[in-house]
Amino acid sequence: MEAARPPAPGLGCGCPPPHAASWAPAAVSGPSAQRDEAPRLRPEGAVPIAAPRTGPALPPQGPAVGDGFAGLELALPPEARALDLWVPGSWVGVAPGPQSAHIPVPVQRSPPGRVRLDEVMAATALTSLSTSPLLLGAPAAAFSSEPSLEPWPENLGQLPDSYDGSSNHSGDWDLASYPASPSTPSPPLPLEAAHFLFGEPTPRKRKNSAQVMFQCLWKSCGKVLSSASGMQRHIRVVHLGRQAEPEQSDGEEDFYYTELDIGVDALSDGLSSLTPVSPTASLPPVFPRLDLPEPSALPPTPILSQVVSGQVCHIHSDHAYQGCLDPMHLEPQPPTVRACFTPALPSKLAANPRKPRGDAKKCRKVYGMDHRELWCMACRWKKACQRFLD
DNA sequence: TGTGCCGGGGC
DNA sequence: GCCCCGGCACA
Repeated sequence: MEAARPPAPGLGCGCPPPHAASWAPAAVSGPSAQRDEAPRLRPEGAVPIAAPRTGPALPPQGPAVGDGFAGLELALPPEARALDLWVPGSWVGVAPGPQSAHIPVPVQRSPPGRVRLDEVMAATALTSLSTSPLLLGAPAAAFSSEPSLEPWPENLGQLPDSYDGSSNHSGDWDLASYPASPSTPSPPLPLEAAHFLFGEPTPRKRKNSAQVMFQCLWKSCGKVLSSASGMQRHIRVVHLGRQAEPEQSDGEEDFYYTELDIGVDALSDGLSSLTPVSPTASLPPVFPRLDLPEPSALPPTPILSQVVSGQVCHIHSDHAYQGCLDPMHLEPQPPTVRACFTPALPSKLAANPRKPRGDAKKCRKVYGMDHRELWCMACRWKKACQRFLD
């Protein structure tokens, strides 16, 4: 009778223990898992972090955020970069560091017949890069075919300065100057930091089996382009009703597009996206610029690119960052991870249906098992004693 | 491990 | 409703 009975659920909420699925190291497969989630969670409720300052352009969904600069700045704690690891764009393209590794990749993997497209992409990326002040100063080694983990310590070192929050860095926006690139919707990737956060060995660069495309997230659009710059141009012209040339942009622009991995790893990435990710495991222990009441989980969020004064910066509309923004303009979208994670903590405290055991002796104690006939009916029935009430 | 008793089932 | 018991939490 007693054999092999599954453990009782106990007082829990039915959710797996917090350390189980959502916290299991295996579940949190590190940066790779996170970065691969992003593109697959279609940001239906993409919340822009910054609203266009001048134009009528509004985000395709969700309310606009009033203070774009504040949002942007806040959206860029160093941790943000680590969180961006899951963004495919961070591995692709043009951003220094890990991203740079992608540029030669197409050439390496592409058969002669496909070189053209890849070359176009690479050229586009490089062209976009050429406009980035920071990238102009980036070491050429970053564009070497081999990854990219090494050439960027200095950039990593710049992070704290960029996020000390002491100023908005007017005119020289750190976000823009940071190894983000115009052609990738993701901020730079301090891989070392991410690896440190995740306690994992440095992952290899993005699998070159994936072809990255860019899909417009504006409503009823879904246009897919092969280059971020092209996507930005598309959004600027089609959705924002602006001139095609970014130079003519008079201020900030929001670009809502995401990256799509088209490759053999797409399927596995999609599966990995189902893996819940522990919020705290993803969040860095220190959030200098954020004093959120509760650190949001890190669901993959749509990629948001913003052009500020001609410089394109890519950020995530991550909830963690949104917490720094005006809550009135934000749509908190509790990640599904939290749905189970959050209640797990107080369940032990809140769920205590049983009243505390009284000190009074009960029939069992008073009369003993041998005189069960003397027990009250409740005690006989294994109910709360009615004779020796507490 | 013993105790109190909740929850549920059989009648 | 009465009676019983599995099973859990607590001391």
